[in-house]
Amino acid sequence: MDYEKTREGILLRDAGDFEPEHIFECGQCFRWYLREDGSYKGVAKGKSLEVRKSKEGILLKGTGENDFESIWKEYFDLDRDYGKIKKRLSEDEVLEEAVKFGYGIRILKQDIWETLISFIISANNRIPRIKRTIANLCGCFGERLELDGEIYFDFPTPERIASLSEGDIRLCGCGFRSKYITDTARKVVNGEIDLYGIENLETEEARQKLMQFQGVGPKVADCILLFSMQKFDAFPVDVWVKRVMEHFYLKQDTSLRDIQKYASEKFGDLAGFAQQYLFYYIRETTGRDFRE
DNA sequence: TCCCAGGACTACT
DNA sequence: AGTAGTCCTGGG
Repeated sequence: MDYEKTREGILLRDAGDFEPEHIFECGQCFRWYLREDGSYKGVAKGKSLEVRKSKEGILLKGTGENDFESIWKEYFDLDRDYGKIKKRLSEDEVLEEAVKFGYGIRILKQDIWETLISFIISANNRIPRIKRTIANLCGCFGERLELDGEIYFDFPTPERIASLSEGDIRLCGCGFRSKYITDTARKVVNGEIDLYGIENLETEEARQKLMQFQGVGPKVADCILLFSMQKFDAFPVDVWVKRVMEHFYLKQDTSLRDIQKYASEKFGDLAGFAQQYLFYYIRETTGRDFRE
């Protein structure tokens, strides 16, 4: 993707496949917030950033060329041609509609540890509370950072979480997931599971490895594979995706496992992209939870 | 008051 | 192998 350095940050000029609202509201991330003026602000990889639309394109405000090259380019998956992906998916008429609706979606490459904990928290939970809980964890236990006089907090490290009690975690609103979080941190810190090595495994093997963490089942594992490891053949099936798949394709009540199997056969190496377009489509058109 | 939510775990057949 | 019951929390 073409970009240019400006006084304010980095400007993405040809940004047809980059729509901040689609990217940040399609269910893959929890630390980006819509502001009054329509821009988004978030923290990732220990840096804060503002993403703003303008006449000329997408402005990544608050970053220079170095951070752009080393962090944001990969984070926003900017080297991938989403036009090509959308074209292939649009051969299916349901997806043609979903892609038209969520035309600016991109799948982020987020930090693996942060994604692991975030989606453990997502189990049987609502998005506003997931966001609040994660914000609590960061505010209480994340490193305090400062940029241009603004204070923000990084996601807490595995070491920090491992040093806490289940009760400390619970105070942030993690509920019954608290023990999963402390246990997960412990397994990462003591080397029982090589978290960052999982990325190098083939998808199915990586999925099995992730499910060795307590609180990580098939759906959460697929979210981690897709949103932090670029395993695009992963297809997370939550209640929304179940609804949309049954409605448009299967025409009957189907188990989560069978839905995933159906999707990976139908969409193959693009399953993860298909999931995002479908999820965003069904949620925004039939039942988005606006309570923040 | 009761109900349920972007699932996973446990305890059963 | 497949499936109910249960789980923190808080907004409707």
